[in-house]
Amino acid sequence: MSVKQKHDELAALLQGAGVRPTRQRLALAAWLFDGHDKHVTAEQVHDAALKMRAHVSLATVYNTLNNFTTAGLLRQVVIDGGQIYFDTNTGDHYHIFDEEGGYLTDIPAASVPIARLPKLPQGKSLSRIDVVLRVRTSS
Amino acid sequence: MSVKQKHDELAALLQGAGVRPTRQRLALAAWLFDGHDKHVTAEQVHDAALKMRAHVSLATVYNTLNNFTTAGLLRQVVIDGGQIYFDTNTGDHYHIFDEEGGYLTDIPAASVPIARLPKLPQGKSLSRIDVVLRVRTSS
DNA sequence: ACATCCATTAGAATAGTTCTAAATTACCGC
DNA sequence: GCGGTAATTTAGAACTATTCTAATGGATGT
Repeated sequence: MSVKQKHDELAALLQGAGVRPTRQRLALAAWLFDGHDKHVTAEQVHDAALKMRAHVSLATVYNTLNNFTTAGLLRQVVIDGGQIYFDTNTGDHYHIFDEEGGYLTDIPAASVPIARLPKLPQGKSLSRIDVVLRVRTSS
Repeated sequence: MSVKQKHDELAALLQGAGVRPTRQRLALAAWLFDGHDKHVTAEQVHDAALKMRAHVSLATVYNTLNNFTTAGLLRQVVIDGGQIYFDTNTGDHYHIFDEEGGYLTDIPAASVPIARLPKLPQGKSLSRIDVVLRVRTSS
């Protein structure tokens, strides 16, 4: 695919989500949505942008990640306080968290079948289920 | 139960967990382990200590909550970045999180039966499963 | 091209938590 | 009980991740 084609594709992706395709957003989107699912912090995205010589400020990285999240292009994952991970996989899935390495892996929701749910509080309905399998090196 | 009995009971609880029963730790433990399960932030514990006129600094509240957690008397729950919740229920259970109110409720692990787990990464074993049912007001 | 509105930016501000170093307190053996 | 030692507490500074502010720059529609 040509560089122009890729650019147009990303621009279409952003516009389809109701986000204006600016230079900075396109640069970050190009790296985020390169076909490989990622779990990244704002700092990591910023570093990646610097390596690409894309001149995007940290404030813009935060703005963009938050915009992408509200637009449904990313999902936030919080594991251990401290920092927020942004997940490029917005489909129905859960996570494995390596407590020693501090990194996340996706697992399909179907691999953790939940047979039944408890009654929810009066007037409330389910918005999402988060499942995290915390693992460590076997003893 | 007399005040002295309660004090001795708490001191035994802390010592049993390998934590020295200091005045500050006993004061916080008295409030934390009063028989009602709680999900509290450091700030809330500090406020409670002030209301009890217990003169415990915020730094000590953090130290104590972390000590209690490593000693197995408390469990950390992280939901939304920002702040850490400390859970006085260390048994096998999951959580319901009210996205609007920002508060947590316990649910027994058995109320969310998990039929099967995926294969874990080579050399890793399960340390814990976290399940959070996120709810909001029904539309 | 113009006007409008939205996005970007550096730097300050904020929130939650941890660190530092000095003073206090608990514990242990005598 | 008493003293020595090591652990604990504390105020305040420091730190980290994130958001805010207000000024500049850029995209979009006509």
